[in-house]
Amino acid sequence: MADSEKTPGESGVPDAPGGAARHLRADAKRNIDTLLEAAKEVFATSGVDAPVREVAARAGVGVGTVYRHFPQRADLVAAVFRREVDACAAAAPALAAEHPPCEALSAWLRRYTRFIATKRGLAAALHAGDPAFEPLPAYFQQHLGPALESLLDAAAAAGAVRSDVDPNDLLRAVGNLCLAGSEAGACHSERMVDLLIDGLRYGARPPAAADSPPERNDARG
Amino acid sequence: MADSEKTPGESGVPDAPGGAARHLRADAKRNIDTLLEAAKEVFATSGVDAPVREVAARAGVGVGTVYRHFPQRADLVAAVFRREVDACAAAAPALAAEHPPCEALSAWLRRYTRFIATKRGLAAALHAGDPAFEPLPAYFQQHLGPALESLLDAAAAAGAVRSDVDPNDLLRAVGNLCLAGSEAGACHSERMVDLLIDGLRYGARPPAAADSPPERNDARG
DNA sequence: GTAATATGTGGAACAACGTTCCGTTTAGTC
DNA sequence: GACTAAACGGAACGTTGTTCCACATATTAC
Repeated sequence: MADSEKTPGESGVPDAPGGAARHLRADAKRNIDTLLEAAKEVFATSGVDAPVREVAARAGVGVGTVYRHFPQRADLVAAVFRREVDACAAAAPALAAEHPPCEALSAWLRRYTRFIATKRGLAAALHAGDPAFEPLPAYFQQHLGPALESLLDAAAAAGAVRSDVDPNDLLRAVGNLCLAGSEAGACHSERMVDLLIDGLRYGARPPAAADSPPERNDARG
Repeated sequence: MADSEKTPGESGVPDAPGGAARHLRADAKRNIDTLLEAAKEVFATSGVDAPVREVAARAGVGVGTVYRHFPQRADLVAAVFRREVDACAAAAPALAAEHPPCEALSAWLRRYTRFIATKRGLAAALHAGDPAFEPLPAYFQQHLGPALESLLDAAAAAGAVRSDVDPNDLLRAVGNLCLAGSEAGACHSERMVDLLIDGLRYGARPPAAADSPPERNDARG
């Protein structure tokens, strides 16, 4: 097997084989950025099946430019997805710095909800078997899992939420809540997620006291 | 809501509004049949995304003929699906008449497995949100559920299999087995389904003895 | 600054697809 | 056999993903 295979880098940028990435011209870098931003908006509006031309038009570039940076349609979709995952993961430390642990956690979960909600058609695309989408679920879990874990740990340490929740389980649960009932509208998803967040609060144990049973009377928020 | 909505009939035939179906010309009836058969083969070979032209060519008709009977591509797919569900359901009584209960059951499950295995891409299509596909899951369950139930009941009455299995659960389980690991090849699916069938046999209770505890040493399938 | 050149760009052009259209053929009826 | 409504075939349309290449531009060397 020749390893000349395409190995898309971490973020949205197409490829950076090895360490020394081939120098991208400044305008190219700018265009890639514009394209990803445009694609994100278009996909959110018209679903991930939106035509490439529409993305190109919104970005103000020709289709040739799109295909220069993203050899296949699916590469563009995957790049947008990765970039949004990165942005969502990056929001975690920022929120943690600005808010108390429990607020940071719930704010992040709401942000994550919004992210999932703009992914109309992506679930179907993922299951369609396109090889370009195959590594996405792992990317998802590897980046979002730790981000959520840090928030969960902090909130649990502060005694604001229970401490027996696996971050990846929670990610998946929220994801399913938002995608499964996509017909019922976004507000339904949000309400369900709020419910889930309240569930986290239930059975929280106070910060210092280590082994006294938690104050689980009938906490309901 | 105007009920002039298209209400595709039971089997593969496009529509028969009300009771008196408009008389189809003999050649039309023949072509519909040929088309469904051709589409079944093409979809099995190239997946449900196969082009309409390919189906038309295989049936030896023009595309115009396809679209006369199936106004949309999805209608053709749905019709093929329903027809195969019907055929699969119809196989149950036939198998029950020719084989002892347990053999009939396992033979039918294998036939069902084959049916699922030829549905490459259909799972994705179902989740893609096309309105023409929306009623399919219900059709599936309503027709296949009772068919399997009768076989299960007969086999359980004969003491060949356990009696605590819900037919719809079993349908879904086999379906997931075959669709989820579609990359691993068909033989893997068949082996897993065989395992499932053996699981049914385990813990069967002899026909007459009504209330002696079943021979459930350490029931685990 | 200017020239040289690799790099990037735009959009016409291609192929494949779903779908529509309409001139022609054919089954049903008298 | 003649008539008519139904059905047929396939060319043609609009939309898509993708390729191609003449042209433009950033970068480098001088």
